[in-house]
Amino acid sequence: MSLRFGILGLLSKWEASGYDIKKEFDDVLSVVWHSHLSQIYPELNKLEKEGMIKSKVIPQAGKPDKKVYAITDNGVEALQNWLLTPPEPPKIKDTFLMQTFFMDNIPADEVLLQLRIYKKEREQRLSRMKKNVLERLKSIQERNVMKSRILMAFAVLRRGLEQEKQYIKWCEDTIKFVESCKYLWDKQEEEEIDPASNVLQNDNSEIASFKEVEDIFLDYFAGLIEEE
Amino acid sequence: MSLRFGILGLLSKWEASGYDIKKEFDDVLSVVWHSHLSQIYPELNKLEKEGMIKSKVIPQAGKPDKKVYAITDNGVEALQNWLLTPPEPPKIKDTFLMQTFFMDNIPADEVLLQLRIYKKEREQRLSRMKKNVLERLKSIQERNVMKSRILMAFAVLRRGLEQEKQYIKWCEDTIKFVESCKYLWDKQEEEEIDPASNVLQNDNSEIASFKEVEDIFLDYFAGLIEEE
DNA sequence: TGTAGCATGTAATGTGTTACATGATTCG
DNA sequence: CGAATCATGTAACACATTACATGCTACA
Repeated sequence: MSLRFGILGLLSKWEASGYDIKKEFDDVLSVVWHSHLSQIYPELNKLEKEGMIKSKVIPQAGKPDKKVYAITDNGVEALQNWLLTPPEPPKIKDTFLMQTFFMDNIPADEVLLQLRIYKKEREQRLSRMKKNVLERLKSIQERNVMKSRILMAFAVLRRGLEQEKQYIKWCEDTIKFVESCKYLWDKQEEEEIDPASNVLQNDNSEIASFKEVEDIFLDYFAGLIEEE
Repeated sequence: MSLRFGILGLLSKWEASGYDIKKEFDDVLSVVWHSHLSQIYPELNKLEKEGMIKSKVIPQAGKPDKKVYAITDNGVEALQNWLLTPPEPPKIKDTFLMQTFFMDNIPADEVLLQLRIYKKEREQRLSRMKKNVLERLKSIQERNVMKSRILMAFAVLRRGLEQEKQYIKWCEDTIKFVESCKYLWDKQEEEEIDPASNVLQNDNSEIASFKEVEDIFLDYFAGLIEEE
């Protein structure tokens, strides 16, 4: 349901073709949304049938014809209504976090490897974003213009940068955390199997481990729980 | 593709019914993933056909029968392979951030209202999460046990808490940012319409605005760009 | 000469959501 | 007495992804 409004939003800024819209989704809006051309084209046709946008075909030299869309008054109205509607709570789907949740099923060294690989990927994402933001920042400083449009775009970009930075930080902290608790991966599942026969073993090794880990644990959580 | 592994992951911890799995998704895993019963039940049947899990029906007094699933060796193997596979880059879909991106299309006061409403919703989410985490923390402290399983679960919970906190912080900063640049919403679109006829107006009001906003702008971005 | 970019689409498949269907028990 | 919880599912629909189809230009 949001894709159509993403398209309307972009067309509220400039006239564009499906191809242009796709590029914009991949570029600035990659922090926020993503879509495929095969979804954009049918949506554009639908929006045109509904009178939200109108198109004109522009022939180009040495390139295929371009179908350029412009938003209509109906389209602007629909967009504004959507902007005044609070969104339903976000439906997070973070594959890596889900994997992390279940990583007690693989050896600690593999856990550390996966965390390091993922961290690197996020770092690359961040540096690409940074480059992009700096270019945009330079361009507006040269043009010497400031508008609400630019303001909101940068607010979103800032959120994107923050998110990447904090995810990377989390990876780092979690790597350290796993490193210092590595030994927990080796000794598996004593208590559940036969609680009676290994009370002593539990009372020694398990509690010892717990005391050892407690500090690390509380340190890892520092600043997240105490204040309320 | 990840739902099946979420189910396998949960069944690697304990035996559970579709209904139990759904509750777990809504509870701890809500930070990470979400799913509907009407998607879980068919997936369970599919996984059983593929030999990843096996079921037994447990009759209950005063309650409907329960179909409890347990993971098989094949299931564990599939889960471990998935855990060793780095995920494709996350496909973010943040409706509110997309709305924010286009909010130059509504009055500044409405922008502020939407930001405040959304901030409040996130604050409620955070306090629910905090309550949940504190309960879990208390329970493991009482049980005096520490395992890799618990460790990874808490790592994920920490990420969830962090994310909420930072989103709320972003809302606050952006509210202040918009408040101090409010006047930008009133004067609209001079340059594009007729660049020739209003050069003077541009060179006065627009540049003046720019100088005024520049400090606020750089302040809003402080700490995000400079280091590289 | 083949890969990437420009440009627009359809078809098939996969994933996710809402609605429908059933039925007992418990709590306010 | 109505709503919520427990419990399992199917069917219809909406949304998303991959594969297929076409064709021209620029560049290495």
